[in-house]
Amino acid sequence: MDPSGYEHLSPAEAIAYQDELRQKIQIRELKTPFKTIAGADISFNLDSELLYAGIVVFKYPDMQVIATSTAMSHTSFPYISGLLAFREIPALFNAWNNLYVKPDLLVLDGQGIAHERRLGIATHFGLLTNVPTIGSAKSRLYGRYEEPADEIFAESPMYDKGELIGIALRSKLHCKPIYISPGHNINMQQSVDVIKNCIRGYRIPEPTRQAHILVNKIRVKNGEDNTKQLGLFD
DNA sequence: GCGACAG
DNA sequence: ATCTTGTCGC
Repeated sequence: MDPSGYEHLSPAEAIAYQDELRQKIQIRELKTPFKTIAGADISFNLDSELLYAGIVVFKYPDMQVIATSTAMSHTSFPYISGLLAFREIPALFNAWNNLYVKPDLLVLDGQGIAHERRLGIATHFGLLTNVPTIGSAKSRLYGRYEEPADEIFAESPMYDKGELIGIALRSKLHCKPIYISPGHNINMQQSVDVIKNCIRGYRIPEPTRQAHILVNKIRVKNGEDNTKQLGLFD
């Protein structure tokens, strides 16, 4: 199904679609050595249905920016815990299609398989585009875990009924952990290793951190343009 | 019924 | 998610 049709789905239909997609998830070792990695994020104004999506591609593991892409997209699908993908993926997909150089690996702001139906936004996007993805979330959605030690890169497994679905990672001392889980076409260990290599002094790994900065920049810039177009302050 | 709840 | 001043801790 094309993401442009997501906004017309009901929550029940979205859940049914997740149950369908679930059968195709591949959590496995990423064998092809990757030379590029990208981060994707969304930004929006609270009172608007316009979403700003952005992707930043880096050389890996040098982490030098080699490409960026942005897109603006409309959605009427509300934020519902567990159904984030249906709200954000249409915009992200546009940004993805605008990208000249596709990365070997993509990090998304949200969960991978650390989700009640194993279909966090990273897993969903990986299945859609067939690109290996990793979920890096700032807070927990699903799974039980013990607080990781306050030591750099301390890890704590996240479980659901005995199944390992993610890792709580202390990416920065004295800060809350981040929640890593494979999205699609990569395994748990590789996901955590890659994210560790992308931590550069901040709690948030560079791919997602830079994507966040980018989308906020274009959102604010676009807001200024709208102000002029609407003829305010005349 | 109560608490939890990615962005 | 976004807005937004101050404040606590390393």
